Amino acid sequence: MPESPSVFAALSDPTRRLLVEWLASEESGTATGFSARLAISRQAVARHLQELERAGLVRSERAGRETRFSLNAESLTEAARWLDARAEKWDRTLGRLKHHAESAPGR
Amino acid sequence: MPESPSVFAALSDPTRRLLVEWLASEESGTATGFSARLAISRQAVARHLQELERAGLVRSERAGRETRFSLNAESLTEAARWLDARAEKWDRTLGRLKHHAESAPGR
DNA sequence: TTAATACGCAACACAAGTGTTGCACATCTA
DNA sequence: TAGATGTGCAACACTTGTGTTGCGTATTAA
Repeated sequence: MPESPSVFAALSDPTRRLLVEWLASEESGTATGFSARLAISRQAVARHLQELERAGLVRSERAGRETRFSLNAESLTEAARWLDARAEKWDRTLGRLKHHAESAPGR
Repeated sequence: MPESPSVFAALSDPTRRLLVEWLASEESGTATGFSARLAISRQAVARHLQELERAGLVRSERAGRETRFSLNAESLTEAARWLDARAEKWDRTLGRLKHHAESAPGR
């Protein structure tokens, strides 16, 4: 079941979206490193990264005394397909309507 | 600025995702109609639809004494592209790494 | 006109989310 | 070994989010 449930919840927070942006272009990073440019505490960032990981958007790997996080692009693509599938379904729904009502609607 | 900010926040709630699913295949619906199959009050559903509309995922139109909501597929596609763009950026980031470290990494 | 249906707005209650601080532990560096 | 750096966990405070109920108003049907 290729569903994308909590992914949207994970992306609902602006800070987490920013982290995703950074991780998309920086290959990996740590909670401490990100917190240095975020005006919020390290612990807050750590919890955001934890939430992203829980949603499958990010992977973590312990390297010595630091925990490095990296993006999981597949989950992003999966979520994108979830959205596209609904958009397509909507188009099919509209198509079915045109068959029933051939006359142009108001406007 | 083709950004998709609050769209993810709107999709973070399970009930709202369900409403999106329904609206994708039913062309339009009302708060009262949806609440009949949701175990939550009409007002709760109305607020969910309002939030979806605020995010641009849904349009509303007053028809007599009822307000009919319909899906806005474009915003779904737009959000999907936001995700795809980050996934692609990640792939480019990885590609750049391969150039720097030609030797196969561990595993 | 009267009754029923569909809304919208506002006040409340309660759960969930986000951020902080404090503290203990592991891991590099000197 | 000793100090600095990087984490993780837990307790708290405060803001948001989600759902309810109550009430007034507009539109449709009898």
